[in-house]
Amino acid sequence: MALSSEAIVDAGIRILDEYGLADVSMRRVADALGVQAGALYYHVPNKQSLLAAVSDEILRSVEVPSGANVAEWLTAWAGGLRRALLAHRDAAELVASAHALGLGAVDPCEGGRAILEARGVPEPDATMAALLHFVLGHVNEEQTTSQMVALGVIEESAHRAGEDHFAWGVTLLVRGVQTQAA
Amino acid sequence: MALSSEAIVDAGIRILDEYGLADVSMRRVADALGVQAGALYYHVPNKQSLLAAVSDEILRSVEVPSGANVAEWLTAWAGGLRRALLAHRDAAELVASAHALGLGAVDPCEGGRAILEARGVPEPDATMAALLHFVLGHVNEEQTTSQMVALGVIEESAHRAGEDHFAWGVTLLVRGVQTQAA
DNA sequence: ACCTGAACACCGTTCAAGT
DNA sequence: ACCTGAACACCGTTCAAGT
Repeated sequence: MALSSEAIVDAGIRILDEYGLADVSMRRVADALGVQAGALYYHVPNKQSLLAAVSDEILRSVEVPSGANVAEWLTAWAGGLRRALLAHRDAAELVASAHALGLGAVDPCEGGRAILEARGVPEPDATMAALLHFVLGHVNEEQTTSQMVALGVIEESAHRAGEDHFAWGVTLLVRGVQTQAA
Repeated sequence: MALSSEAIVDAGIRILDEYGLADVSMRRVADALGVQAGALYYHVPNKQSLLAAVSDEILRSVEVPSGANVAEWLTAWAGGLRRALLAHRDAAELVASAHALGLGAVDPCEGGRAILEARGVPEPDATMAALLHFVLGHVNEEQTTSQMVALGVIEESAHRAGEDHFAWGVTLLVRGVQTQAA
């Protein structure tokens, strides 16, 4: 079977899930495909773009909510994004850095911006960006602390607060969207 | 002059400011101090704790607002944190990862939690965490795009939207804090 | 106590050479 | 067209040996 960028991205996701982001190296991916590291550069320009492709793959798995009102839609979107990120080890860190660097073809805020604009909500761009930053930052912390718990470095009590804190942050932002300016 | 953990952290900050987080390696820090890389391990346990110490140093430079009401205090705090981060290259990424990993002795949310609790605002912990995640995520994006602008990869227009988007995100969260639950 | 020198096990990336 | 082999310039960390 010949090498392809799809196969390379798939191997990257497998290594990400099993060993974490730090172990997704060009050499490890090449090993998993039974090939020399240099061979990857025939199908992928560099490591950054490989990671961006993995990030895109994860973002494609986010379910688009079929929302009634804006508040419910945003809440469902944030929850769906969180679930998609929690499905892959270190996904929040990976997606956050790929997004900050402007790499990645998939824009997770696209649908949300359109809905906010259609309902006449002000600043759809900045609003979705704020929600995205909160979700990525929160899930990143969730994923690193859950790894600490797995390693026995931290107690599990700190871990359980994660879901409640997430819901509260989403509530604050959604309330802000619903509230008129003073 | 003998080596010390303070001198090592200072050298780390200088390299961070001049060359960015990717160039803060144990070997580069050692070079800047005219010493072998292995010598650092006599004063610092590993690279992670060195980066955490640099993160702490940056967080210590955040000015504590002398706020009137809660909304003004939170807005001033977010702005002050942003300014402190913008003062050092890649600071948001550095502080975010140090914070997510639970390293670092300085807790940037400490003062805010106390104030929220004193005013009877619910969920001070989750509220400050939400604000912190937004600020770190936003400034991280600001700093990476400003580097893209410096490299000529991106146009400057995208950069100028940063400050407005930041103010809007803070507004949403502060409105959420002020609004009663439904 | 504090630092050097050298090693170990890795990196990302490039590129002539093979098929 | 696609991949190997080998190299280049790096990493973090350890540790005997020196002073």
